[in-house]
Amino acid sequence: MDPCSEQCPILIRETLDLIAAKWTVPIFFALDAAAAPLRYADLQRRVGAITPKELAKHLRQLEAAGLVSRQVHPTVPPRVDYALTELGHSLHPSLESLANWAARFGETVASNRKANERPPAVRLIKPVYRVPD
Amino acid sequence: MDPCSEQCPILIRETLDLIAAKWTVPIFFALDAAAAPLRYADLQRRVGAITPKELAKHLRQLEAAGLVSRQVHPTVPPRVDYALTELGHSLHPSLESLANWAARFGETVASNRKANERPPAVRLIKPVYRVPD
DNA sequence: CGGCATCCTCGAGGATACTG
DNA sequence: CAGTATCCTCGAGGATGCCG
Repeated sequence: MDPCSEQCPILIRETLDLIAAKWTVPIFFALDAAAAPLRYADLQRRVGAITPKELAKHLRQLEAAGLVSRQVHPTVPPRVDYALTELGHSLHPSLESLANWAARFGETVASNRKANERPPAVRLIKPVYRVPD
Repeated sequence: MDPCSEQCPILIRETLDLIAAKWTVPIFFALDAAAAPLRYADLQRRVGAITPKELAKHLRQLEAAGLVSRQVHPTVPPRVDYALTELGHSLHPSLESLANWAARFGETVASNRKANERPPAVRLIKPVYRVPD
């Protein structure tokens, strides 16, 4: 019943540390949307404003976790292909669920937070928040 | 189709920043499992090794986002009740999905990462990883 | 009881430059 | 092309102590 019993919290933490890293979700959806494996530079272009260092770092972590595969072609010039593994793909439903929640309520959350910015020392009034739909 | 088009990534980021904060998930499931609102100290006891400062900080953020309600009873001694709002409850399916993924594959990920610790300077061999089931 | 104020550490992540 | 190497900033989060 309770999904958070025993040592389970540690596993959730580990999972969140993976997917909440700044560039994990963009990388994931870039690889997921692609039909074939993506080359490093290709991936960088699709992910956006990521630096080479951060892209490499994130890919190493995802690779170590087994979510992403890395295939090196010993050619000149070098070529490295990245793709989601089966384990990586298995994250799709969960991430999609989160993405859908964000699409539905993200704006609401953002405006709530904006409305409750910087409690000016003392909180005399209850914070306002609204629930859409 | 693509859950990550346009400005959507920003909303996902915002959502992840909320739920990936160190104590958000424990707090969420503590409140979710409780039938009635929980008092501050009660919550602290159920969440575990959290310090008062961090508990308060997380609760302020969740409250500002509209996921958690905070009701102050002007009594002596003071009493403050916390509960999930409707918006907070709407996160349940997504978090449950993540928790289930963690329960299924968390061990695998953990052992994968352990097996690929500290690449000793140069990577000559492909990292090992296994997929269960 | 339910916090807030302070001090501190530590690592994620950005900027920039260089390389096999 | 596909990365490493270095330097730096900044804020999350822990420890401790005090307060209305």
